[in-house]
Amino acid sequence: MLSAESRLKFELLHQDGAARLGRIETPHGVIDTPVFMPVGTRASVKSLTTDQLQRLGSNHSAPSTQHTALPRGPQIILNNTYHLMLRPGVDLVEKLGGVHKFMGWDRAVLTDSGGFQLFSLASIRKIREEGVEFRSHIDGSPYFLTPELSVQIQTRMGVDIAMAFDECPAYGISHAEVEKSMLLTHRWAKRSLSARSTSALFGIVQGGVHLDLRKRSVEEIAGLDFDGIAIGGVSVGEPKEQMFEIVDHTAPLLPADKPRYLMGVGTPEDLVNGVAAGIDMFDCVMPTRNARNGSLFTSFGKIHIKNAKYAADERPLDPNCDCVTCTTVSRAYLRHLYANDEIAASVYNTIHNLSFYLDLMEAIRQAIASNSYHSFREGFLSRLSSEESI
RNA sequence: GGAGAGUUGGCUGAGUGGUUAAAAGCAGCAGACUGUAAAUCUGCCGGGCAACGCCCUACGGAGGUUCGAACCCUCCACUCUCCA
Repeated sequence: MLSAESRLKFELLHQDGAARLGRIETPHGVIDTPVFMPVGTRASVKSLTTDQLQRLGSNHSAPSTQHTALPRGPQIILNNTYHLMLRPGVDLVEKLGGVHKFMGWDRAVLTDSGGFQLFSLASIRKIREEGVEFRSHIDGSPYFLTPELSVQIQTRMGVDIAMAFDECPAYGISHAEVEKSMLLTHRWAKRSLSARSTSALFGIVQGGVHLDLRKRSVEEIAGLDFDGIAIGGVSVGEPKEQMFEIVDHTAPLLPADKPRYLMGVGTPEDLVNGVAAGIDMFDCVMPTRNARNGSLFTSFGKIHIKNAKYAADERPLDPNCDCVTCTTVSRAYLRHLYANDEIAASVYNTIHNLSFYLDLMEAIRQAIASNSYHSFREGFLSRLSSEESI
């Protein structure tokens, strides 16, 4: 176990082009990178029990550096400060021994600072220099969140990695407005850092779609003593090409000796491209939310399980996947569960989508390790565009 | 046997002279979802076509009144309730 003193240790093991193979050590275990972190906003990865979460994935998704009794499942998940602050509240989580104990999860946890909620809950918050006043989306009661408070809350909940409190600007606002927002994020970054104690803390680069601002933001954030650097403010509505442009431009500017985290991204394709740009960490609600909405990722593209054509389809969802879902039930059964609003539909679908993501990340790691990432990526992207319907 | 109520698109169910191919919900079909206010949201949903418009068919059946009827009248069929 890592001492509280060092908080987090990152090792860059290998590089294939810009793609990086790495290893992060946290007080709750090792994380092999590139990594995808399932989102568990309210200390719950929606529709899964913690036990189911730990058993996710296929046999071949076992992280290469981990050969213990628990070969499956993610090595880290993400929780959210804002949501846990409202319910059940920091005091309670702390009193009950922290988020890990609270949810029965002994691997790493990263929390978002609540910064994203400045964007997603824009209508019920007011931003000031000092911090942000939220109206709870649950009961309308007021809450005030500052950079210091956010980091303190994350620390008190006992997370392995806390995020700096930032402002995630909406897509479509002016260069001047993005710059103003970015400068606020920079000032908040320093204040967040001043509140760091036992949890590792990542800084967040902003700057919207403006490459000059992105560069300035990297210079500022990378100049501070963060334990890792994130690219934020992406996938907020901008065209996909623009997102790749930002990532391709920004990632190489980041320090090589710290983990690089692309926040909120993305589709399987986005992950593959992000890794090629040198990203080490990702998180996204996509696999879990899409699962609940019947949209499933497979090795040959996306499947809408509610489609009539699967009504009598006896095949496994993805014959190339050996997750619990794909090895035990048919597409016809999955469609039936979904069509009838059975809770098991969400469970099976989430198990598969997350397993697919974990498998993909393991395949990515292996490709980097064997110096074949370029061809791996080419093959992956061409398979997606092959329009092979099944 | 008597009295009353009713019959609307796959289902439930609005509508009682024109703006009605007919509200709404459900079902059905398809799509979206990127640091989760999401088990959510959106579109289509009688048929046909040289289809941003036109033509057929349609509100139990058949007639009728009217410029015009799902809506008014007559008869018929069926369903339900109450009284014998």
